Amino acid sequence: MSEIKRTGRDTGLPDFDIGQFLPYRMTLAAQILSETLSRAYRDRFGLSIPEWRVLAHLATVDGASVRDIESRVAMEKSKVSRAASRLEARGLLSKQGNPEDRRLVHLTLTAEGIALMRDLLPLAEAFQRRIEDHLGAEFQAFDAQVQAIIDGFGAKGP
Amino acid sequence: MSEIKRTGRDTGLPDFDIGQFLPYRMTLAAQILSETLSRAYRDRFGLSIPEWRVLAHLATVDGASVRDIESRVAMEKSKVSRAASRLEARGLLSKQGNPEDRRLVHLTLTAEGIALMRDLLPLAEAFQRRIEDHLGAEFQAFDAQVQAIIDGFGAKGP
DNA sequence: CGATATTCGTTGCACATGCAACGTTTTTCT
DNA sequence: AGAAAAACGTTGCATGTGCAACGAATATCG
Repeated sequence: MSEIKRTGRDTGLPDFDIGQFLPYRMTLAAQILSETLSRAYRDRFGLSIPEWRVLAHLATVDGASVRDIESRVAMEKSKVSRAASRLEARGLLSKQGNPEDRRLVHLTLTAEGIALMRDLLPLAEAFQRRIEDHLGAEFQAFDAQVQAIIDGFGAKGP
Repeated sequence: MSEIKRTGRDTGLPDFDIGQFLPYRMTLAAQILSETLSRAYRDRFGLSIPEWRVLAHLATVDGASVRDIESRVAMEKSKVSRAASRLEARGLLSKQGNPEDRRLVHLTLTAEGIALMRDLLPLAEAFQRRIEDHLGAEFQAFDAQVQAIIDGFGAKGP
């Protein structure tokens, strides 16, 4: 379907089609999924993706430090910090000092934050099911391959 | 392996693990691949990802407009425009007005740009093979699933 | 116990990004 | 043909981002 029109002059370069290049394809697929979701988050809840990720993690493990979230959801600590500040300003979470280790900031969902997530999470779960349905029986295998990429290239290779 | 510690208070929210959420996992996998490559591009050639994409497309179809590239490599036209300007400043491509339609800008690799791509493309191809080897026999199926996501969610669904 | 190193979270800064607006050129419509 | 609409590429502006530096707090070591 996506044939390559080789219209230009001949450069003598090896054949290369970025549309068949896996890193590009993965980025594109991820971007398509994220943008679909992102639009919903923004339109209905006024949330950015970093904000959503922070809330999502707190929904699972309520009570976490910035560092916890940084390692869990693959975001730089400065990104987490700023997202948390915006969420605090909106009253969705609260920051408290941790008395046992006063370097840590303890993040907790407020009642309002919990209420928002009660509306938001079903949406996310529905989207996950929609993808699973779309991919059909091979979904499990696909997911395993995604994991293989994460495991295989996350740590530095030789 | 990645069990979820449910340490915090109970919020009554549905169970949700962002680590199992496919949009997040796809983004993470794509990010890992891109960052590995991106580091190589930057360290050895001083290229950003947008710049690399523009060059990659021109390596395939030498001679293209900004709009062509925008639709081919999934980048906004402003992003393409700025990347092209930087590449022109470095002498890797040249911009010429198109005499047939003077709204268009005709982008072409310079000799220097071609030489750079002659060094760069084998690196990209090697990386692609490395991923294919890593994923093994199921790679074809995996790639088809990636395509299914691109096709299925790219156009707006109901 | 005291000095040094490390961890945590925030912030300043330079830079990349998306979006809208713009001037120019071409296409479409009456 | 002439007017209105659309397409193309660039740029201004507000905002998001990564990185390094920082102050505060804790851990480690002699």
